[in-house]
Amino acid sequence: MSAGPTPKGQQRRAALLDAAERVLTSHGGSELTLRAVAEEAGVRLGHLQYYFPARAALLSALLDRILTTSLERVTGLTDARTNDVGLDDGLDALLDGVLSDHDDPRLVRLFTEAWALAAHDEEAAAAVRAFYDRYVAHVASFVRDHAPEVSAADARDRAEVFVMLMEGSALFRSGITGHRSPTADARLRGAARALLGGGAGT
Amino acid sequence: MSAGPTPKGQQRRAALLDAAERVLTSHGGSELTLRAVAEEAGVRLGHLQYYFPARAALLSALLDRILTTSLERVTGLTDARTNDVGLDDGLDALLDGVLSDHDDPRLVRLFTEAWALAAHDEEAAAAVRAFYDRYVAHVASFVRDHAPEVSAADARDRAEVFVMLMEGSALFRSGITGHRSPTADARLRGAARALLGGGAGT
DNA sequence: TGTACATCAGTGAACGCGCGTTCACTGATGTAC
DNA sequence: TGTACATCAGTGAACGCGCGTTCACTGATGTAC
Repeated sequence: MSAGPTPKGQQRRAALLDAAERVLTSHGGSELTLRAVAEEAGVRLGHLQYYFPARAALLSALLDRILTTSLERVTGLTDARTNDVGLDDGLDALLDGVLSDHDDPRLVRLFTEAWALAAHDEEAAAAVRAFYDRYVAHVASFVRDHAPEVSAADARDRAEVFVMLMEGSALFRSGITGHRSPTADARLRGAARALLGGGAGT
Repeated sequence: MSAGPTPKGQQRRAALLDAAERVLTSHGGSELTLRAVAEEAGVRLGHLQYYFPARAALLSALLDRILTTSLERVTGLTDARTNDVGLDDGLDALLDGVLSDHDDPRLVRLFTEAWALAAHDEEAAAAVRAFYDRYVAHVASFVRDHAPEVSAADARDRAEVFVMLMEGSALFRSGITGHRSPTADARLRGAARALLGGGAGT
């Protein structure tokens, strides 16, 4: 493995991925060149290649880190408050967390790039699908923790539509397709509550 | 203007955009090269440049055509049935139309590329925002045509959240973030009906 | 504690390639008189 | 109807550039004895 086991190596590697992330969010995937990343990180091109022997390795590591970080965030939002707060409070906390994450256009930009990449790179596509699979599963668990009477299949469907709604809203919040609006936020939250919080009604 | 007024010129131009669209959907934005488009269209590189003097002109024309076509589709779905069917039937037709469009992964791919492009190209960003502005406005008109008691502002909020839900669902239907599921479809339709069809309840 | 050596970290120059763009050119089509 | 000419449509070769990759190299750090 090129990363090596040393702490310094791990740290450098993370710093290079930080630089790549900054280049990606500020200039887009087509301008994510090894030279740009090296310059952003303050190292020479040859050194970047010491950690990531090929551009594909850098891209793959970057995507993995983005998805892992986001999944940990979701896990924290759905699991941490289980059983010690009511459904309404838990749902509000989940919505607050997801929506405030999506207020950062850089994060949303990372996801639009990931979607575009996944559309024509099978390895990236598998990673992205695995991420959403787990994302939906976590939200479904959250639903069943608070409403055990909902079937597993139904909880998953509700969770999936909830995630659809969140990803669509991210596009608007980030300014790509629209802009933030407090009154639309209220509608969004109402729809999310109806999906996750309501009884078994279709 | 490089397109010229002749019918043949218009036809050629459209054929070149068709080729560019095929390259974009099958290989992604980073591989949308002038040489690839020329080969796909069966013309020489120099000839492609006769119609689109720069790559940016091709990209811009392609994005315009994609958004214009999609908006016409939305217009057809929201306007055509106004006043001659009830709300439920009209809503069903709208949902059927949007969801069946999103069953074509190529169309969704065009949009993920457009979102990614908009994130770091101001001209593209303006075109994309204008598209969603009109998309939301059309859906809001649809709501008010069938439920005049809903205020303009509220109709717009409802429409915006509806569009969020549709764009999020497109990601799942296209296979990028998930897959189609009839039971999740039922939930999705239920949520859409609650948004557009229900009374004034928050 | 000191020396030898392997591995890790980082440099610098060069490569072949595909890219967008430029430009001079030829043939086809329309238009004026 | 015929001729001259401008414009439209399409070709082909060449350009400079930035790209990812390769590779030989040097210095720093750890490890064995």
